[in-house]
Amino acid sequence: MKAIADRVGVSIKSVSRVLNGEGGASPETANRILATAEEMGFRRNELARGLRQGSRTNTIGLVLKESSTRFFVELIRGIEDVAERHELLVVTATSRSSDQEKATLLALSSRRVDGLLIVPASFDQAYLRPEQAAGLPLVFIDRPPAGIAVDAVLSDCFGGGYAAAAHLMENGHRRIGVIGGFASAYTVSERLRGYRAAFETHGIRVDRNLIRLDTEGASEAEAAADELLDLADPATAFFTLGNHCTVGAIRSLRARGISNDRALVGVENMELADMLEPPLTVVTHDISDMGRIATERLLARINGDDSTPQVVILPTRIIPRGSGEIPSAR
Amino acid sequence: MKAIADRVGVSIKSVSRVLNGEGGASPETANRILATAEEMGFRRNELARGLRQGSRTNTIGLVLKESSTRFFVELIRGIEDVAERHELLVVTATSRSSDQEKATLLALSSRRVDGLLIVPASFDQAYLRPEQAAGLPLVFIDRPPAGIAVDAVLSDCFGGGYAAAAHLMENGHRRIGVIGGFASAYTVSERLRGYRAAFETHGIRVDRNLIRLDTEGASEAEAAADELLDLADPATAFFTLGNHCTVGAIRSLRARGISNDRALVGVENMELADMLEPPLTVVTHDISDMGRIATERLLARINGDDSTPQVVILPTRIIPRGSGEIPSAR
DNA sequence: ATGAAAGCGCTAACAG
DNA sequence: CTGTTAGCGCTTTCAT
Repeated sequence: MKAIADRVGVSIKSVSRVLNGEGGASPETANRILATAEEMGFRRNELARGLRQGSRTNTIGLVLKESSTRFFVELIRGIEDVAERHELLVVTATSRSSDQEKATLLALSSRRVDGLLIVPASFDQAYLRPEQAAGLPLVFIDRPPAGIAVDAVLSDCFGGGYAAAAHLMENGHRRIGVIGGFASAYTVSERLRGYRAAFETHGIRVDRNLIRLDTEGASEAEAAADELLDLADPATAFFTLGNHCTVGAIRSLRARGISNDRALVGVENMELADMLEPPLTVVTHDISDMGRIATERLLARINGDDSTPQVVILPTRIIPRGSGEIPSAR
Repeated sequence: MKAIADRVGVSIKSVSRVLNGEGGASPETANRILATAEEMGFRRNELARGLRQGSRTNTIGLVLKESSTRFFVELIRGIEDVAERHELLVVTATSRSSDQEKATLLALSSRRVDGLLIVPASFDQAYLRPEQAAGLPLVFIDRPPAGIAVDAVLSDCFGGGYAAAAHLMENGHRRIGVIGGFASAYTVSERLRGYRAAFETHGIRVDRNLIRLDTEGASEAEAAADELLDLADPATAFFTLGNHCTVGAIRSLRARGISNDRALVGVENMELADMLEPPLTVVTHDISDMGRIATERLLARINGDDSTPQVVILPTRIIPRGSGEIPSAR
């Protein structure tokens, strides 16, 4: 701005005024300033501006673990829907591990984003207390916070697990194998809880031999599926609690040529899921909505809402496409 | 820092020194400062720091259009690989339109990222000249810059198009339908050029009735595939230039029950592509590598490299999985 | 309608 | 080993 002021021959304050559209400048001066700014390719230094304005940056951060691609894209879509209307920049930073998640969050906090949306991968976010104490608004997405009380927007994984199991039971299944990832993850444990609840409701005992958790990667999941199919009293259906589990189960069924003889319900939509043979039945929810709602919550906080933190739980639904409607052979 | 200095009873400069590990402080003072900082949950204000240090933020920006999910995730992986080693924060901002792309880029520029990685969707980036003139390093990914001379890391779409067509010809195909998106997109036009070159090499005339571009969305692509199958002299194979085109082609073939009678080669990997029936053959390249190389280029620029802008072109390769190896019936 | 001065939180440069 | 001063580029406040 200094440079522009010098060139035009006015004070730096006049430049600031014009460039911010504050008014109170003669049209003539204003035009000269605007023209010169344009010509010089001026970009206001938002660092300085933010600093002066109490470290407000008109930027919100999104932190999540690089993983489910579909989730990623749909979530961002929802967030941008809202942020765009409020002229906020959304910056996304990914993490790969819990340690990195922490580092990434602190990096964004240091850069003074106005608020943070977090899809946590770590199991304790107590380290965020200072940010919270400093008044940085935080909203968790998809998984609840631990070690700290903040807003969260989740999906009804319990209900999803219940619905998936009940759906399979309706098609005659009693031996429903479960393949999941990290057992202590919220989404996994809740879905499993829902699965168990469905069995209870139907007066069927859960056979814990049918539950295989902590699989990492598709090949481990495939091995788990193989085991479940090789039991003396084998699984007639699968409920897979993560994309890599779904892929593993499909591979296992494929290899045996029994894709059309065993039922399969996955979670979350995947690209091409409806192009499989049989098309994949999933239990899912509207991820973009989750992003929108979380962002609106965050904006409310940024604008001073200091009510008690709340948890919003969004409904899940089954999308029957074929694989989940295969009846039990027995 | 002021608050810490007051609490500990030292000067603000000592705090700065300790917190930055500059050395030159008694262990005793240092410890007290560190302890107090910890206790107060201090986070250095990177806005102020950046401002003082000539607007250096240790942050690089990535701007791309929300679209291909797989691309998204793999690219970020490569970028983070490099950025992490250099302790840079990578912030990703997505855009939906050319206008928004511009706004997003300028928003990041104003926030003084140290460099920008760009997967451009717009067709002219001349508006970035001021950033370039101001010394902001820019590296384009996947598509070449227009209206500005900067580094770019691309994939060999021409070679990919050539390879796809040649591969199909090896399996006896002469009637190879092409379904593509926006015809003026670099990736589309280059792949098409490669396709034409393959025909020329093989001494076959290209039938322009077999080329359907500018499809938007899977249903338009499906309609295009239908048309190609309904020609008097119909297509015996498809080469699809984008994910939505691939999906459209698959749907069309499915609906007619001829998935195993017509060959199909897509571009870029998709989740579950190997689980389809038949598994999808694609021509692709290492997207993470593209991210890594681009980021290294950007870092070199950030560190002062001012050589002539260069374009790096990465090789593509065919991944034969089945759908592309179906022979021509004729 | 315009400008001067102060200061946001930090670090560079220089003293002691 | 520690402190003082100045200033990054902008906005706020108060004058004019």
